[in-house]
Amino acid sequence: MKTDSHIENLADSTNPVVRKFNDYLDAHNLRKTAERYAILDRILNTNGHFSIEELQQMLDQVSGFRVSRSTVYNTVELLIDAKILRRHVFEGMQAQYERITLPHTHLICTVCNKVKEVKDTNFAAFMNARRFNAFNTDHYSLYVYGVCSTCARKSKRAKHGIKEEKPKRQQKTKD
Amino acid sequence: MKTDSHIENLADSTNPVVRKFNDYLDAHNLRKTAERYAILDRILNTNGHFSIEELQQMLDQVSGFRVSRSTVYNTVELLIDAKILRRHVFEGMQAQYERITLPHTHLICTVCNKVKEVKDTNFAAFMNARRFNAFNTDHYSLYVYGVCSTCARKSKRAKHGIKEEKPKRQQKTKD
DNA sequence: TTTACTGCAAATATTTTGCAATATC
DNA sequence: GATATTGCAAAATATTTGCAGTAAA
Repeated sequence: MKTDSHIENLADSTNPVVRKFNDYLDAHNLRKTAERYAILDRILNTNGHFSIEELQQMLDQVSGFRVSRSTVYNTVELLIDAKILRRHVFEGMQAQYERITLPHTHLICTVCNKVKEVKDTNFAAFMNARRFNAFNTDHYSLYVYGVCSTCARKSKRAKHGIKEEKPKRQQKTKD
Repeated sequence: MKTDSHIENLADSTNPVVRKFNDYLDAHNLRKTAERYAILDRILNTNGHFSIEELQQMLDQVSGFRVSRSTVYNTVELLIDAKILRRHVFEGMQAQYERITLPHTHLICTVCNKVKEVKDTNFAAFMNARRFNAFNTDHYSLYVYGVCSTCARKSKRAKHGIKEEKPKRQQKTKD
């Protein structure tokens, strides 16, 4: 194991999410590697959504911990299985990951591709009460597509002469 | 144009969806090709979800109309833009397409990967009334993940000795 | 006749896998 | 010491693109 006191401390953390991951690893006879905790640590310190690409970059540049792509994929898979992470695939974008927190609705701007989370108590209450016939619900995702206010404003301006292009698929950002 | 009376008739159809596509093509100065109508025709005669792969196979085997992969992708893109088709990416599966009809909820079984659509009047009413601050909603998707009754039954049996494997990613079905 | 479309093959992008070296338990 | 994990490179999968020939308008 690469020696990194910060990471080593993490594995002993009282942070409930870290405990959850510990338990998950124990229960599945998986090993507590520095890479896995470095990845969890980064995720715990990140708000909102990120792609695999971005996660690896953040690890490298923010955490200063270089992890191979395969390991990022591998660990993300574990975190999903451990119900710590969730994977979302929004229209026109590559897969996005986010930490599982309180249920929330995703607003996805189809112009700029920005994703915003909104708390939605009414919807959560609605879903809590909702039962589907012969189906045992585990979790759910509500994706709402539309145009955010920023893009609406820009498009209004565009009508007066300034053009704006809709981004195509996300570009690869390789080192 | 390949001569195919069925397809040619389609372009003149009174079917509102075909009209919609006609209008879309006209409005964007796009051409009315046999391939495009063959694809639309197949979609109109298919219920539920399908992947690009499956669409191409159905075209080949059911419609008897061979279309290149690029053209399938291209046309599907147009149909999405024309608001005739919708693309869904459910957890653990390749992209699925379906014709836009009435809003419905998707129940996705995380064991067998089967997707079921359910009408949900209450939810539709809820969403119709729902406004998000500074966001202009175009459409939305609700994905509910869980275990379907068939898989629940199988898993109960498994506890008594019969094992069942969760399918990994969808296998490519190349000719 | 002009220009959009198709099919092919090659290029990209994304994710998975085999394997040797290494670290965890 | 036994074996799970890592990183790398290669393979598999999924999607896009360039281009020459073809067809729609």
